Amino acid sequence: MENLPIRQFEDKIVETVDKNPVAVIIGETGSGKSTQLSQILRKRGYTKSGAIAVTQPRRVAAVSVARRVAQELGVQLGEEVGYAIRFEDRTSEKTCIKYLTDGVLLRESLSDPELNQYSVIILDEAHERSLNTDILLGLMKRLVKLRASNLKVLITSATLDGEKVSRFFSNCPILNVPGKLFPVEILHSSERPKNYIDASLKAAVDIHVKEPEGDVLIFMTGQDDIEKLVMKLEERIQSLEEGSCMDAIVLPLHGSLPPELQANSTFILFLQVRVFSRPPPNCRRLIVATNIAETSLTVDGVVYVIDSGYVKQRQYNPSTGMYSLDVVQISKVQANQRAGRAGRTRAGKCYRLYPSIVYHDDFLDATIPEIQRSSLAGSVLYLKSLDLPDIDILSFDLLDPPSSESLQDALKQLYLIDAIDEDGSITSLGRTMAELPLEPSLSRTLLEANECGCLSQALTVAAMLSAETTLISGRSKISEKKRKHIPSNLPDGSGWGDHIQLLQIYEQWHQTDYNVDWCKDNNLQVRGMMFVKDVRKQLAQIMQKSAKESLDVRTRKGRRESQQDYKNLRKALCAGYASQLAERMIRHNGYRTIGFKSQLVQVHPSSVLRTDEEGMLPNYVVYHELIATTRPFMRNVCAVEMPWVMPITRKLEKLNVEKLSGGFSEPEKSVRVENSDLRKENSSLPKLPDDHDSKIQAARERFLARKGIK
DNA sequence: CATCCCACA
Repeated sequence: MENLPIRQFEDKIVETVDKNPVAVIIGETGSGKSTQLSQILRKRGYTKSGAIAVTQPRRVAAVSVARRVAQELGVQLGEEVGYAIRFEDRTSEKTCIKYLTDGVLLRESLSDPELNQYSVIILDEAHERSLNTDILLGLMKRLVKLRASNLKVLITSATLDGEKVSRFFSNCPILNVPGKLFPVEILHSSERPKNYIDASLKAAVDIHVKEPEGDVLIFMTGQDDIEKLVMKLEERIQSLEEGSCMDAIVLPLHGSLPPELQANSTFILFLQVRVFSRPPPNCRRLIVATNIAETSLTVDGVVYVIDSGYVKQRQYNPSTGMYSLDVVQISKVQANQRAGRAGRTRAGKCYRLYPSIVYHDDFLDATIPEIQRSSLAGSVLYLKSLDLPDIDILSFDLLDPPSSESLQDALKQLYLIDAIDEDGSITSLGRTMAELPLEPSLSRTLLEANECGCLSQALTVAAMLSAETTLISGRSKISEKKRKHIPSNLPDGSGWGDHIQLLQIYEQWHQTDYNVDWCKDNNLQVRGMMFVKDVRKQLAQIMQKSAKESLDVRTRKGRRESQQDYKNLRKALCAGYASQLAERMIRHNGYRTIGFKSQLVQVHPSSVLRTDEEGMLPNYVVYHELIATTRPFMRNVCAVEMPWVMPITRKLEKLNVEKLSGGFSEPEKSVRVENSDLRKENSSLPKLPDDHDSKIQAARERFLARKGIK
């Protein structure tokens, strides 16, 4: 550990920290900043007046770095050195170096806004610009003024534009610490390929045939492209002449692979190499990965990187409330991060499938931060609940402020679910909601469910939705076919929709005493279901804490839910999803969204929502998410009743965004949207005439009058 | 009838 580059800068670092409340430390991969900085400051006495907090964007990083530091200091993990991540707090009163995810630090500052237990706060990996890190940066700016005498803040990152952060913190000093990366030779293509899968294939085979040993890492945009390239690579390598080159194995690497296949890829390697009956040193790995290999996973032994220059990115459009998943060009920071993956073990090469002029002229300097690509309802509610007397929430000082459009969207959502009043002040309901680690819509659902007497069911639904992506097992081609042959035994939501189905699934699992094999039989990821169980327990505890009387949060066993239970639950969901409502077209099963700029949308084909005897879907639904793929879809849909919708539409009519944002929205003050070109307008959708809404409403009333309103 | 990049409380 003494030979890590950062150790030579020890005196300089300590001197800078002594003299300044904030400092930026730029340290490349291998500089040792994550493990050494905390130890250096501890040695120099900074833990006498409080603990040192080091935040990480990811759980695994927080755990592994803490483990490493405990080992280096020769102490038991959880004593002097510990970590805190969701569901797991391994710290004690003795802990003076604490690694935590930035989400956990945000939660801590909810109960102690001044974070008085810490003498030093280090925000690590700030260049990744996660939503939570950005909010922490804003909070730190305020905190260093408030606690000028007894708090030190360090912002550390790899390739971050240090000048920008320094300017944000009134020109604080920047220290550069060299990394331990080996040189990487960058090779650009002369032009952009027409087909980047084929170009990657050619580049990979060229390397394999011509270059000395060393693994190859290929960056693709998604699972589909990865599977295609893996197949083509295997074909080509099979056809290579025997003995003309070393053996190779091709490995896919993406998020929806079961974790046991991901984390321990050497294990698969071992199995496959045995099948090849060749000794490992003479075998090259070709790893075809998404951007998971950019930061989250490091693969040792990579010497060659092939970079397509693209990435799949999720963005939120605040005017329509719709998410889209787009393939976009990477930024310069990302391109360099990818190249750096070739220089971890020895000098490497990076093949960029684009000309250097594209890199210089077309690529953005840095990736658009998450805070400018997401819905901000949760973050705005969080900041409002902090009650910072000296801070106006809408001009809250952030490194890259979101657009005023995005802030107004957040306020509108919060108003519709009663988290803030018409002046934009947080309500007592809103305060309770902010305590829950959920999206505001689901927090609101829980509170309403508590009133409706269906809290237990709502807890289950909220927990299931929190784990949604990790629930279903990887969709391999084989299991896809199997699923069509064997009809699923899972419940169908009784026709009411996907939320009810999620409830029924969990209840069935509960009936089996949380049986692991039951999950496997039903193609549900065991880890995902265990996560749901943990989340549910945590939510129940928080609800119980904020309630005066004792709440019934138990999952009922051996008792089937009645239609009345479902009705209560649907009613609670309607209150929570007040800003995520849609109304069916009169003649067909398409919907239009209410509240946002009206969008024509459809129920996602994977939904279990059923039609009535006339083949029609419910008049009104709430949805968990709008996502534009091939078309705009509502995902996770639940039927609601018109009487529940009426108060919401009345509230929408009263809505005054100016008032909500406290006069913030004068046009000259609004922040320019830098990434507007990335947002897809749904120009393919027909334009609605101005009087469309009233026409629809009149027609609907006539229609319902004929049918007889229930 | 359609498939989603990566994280986090």
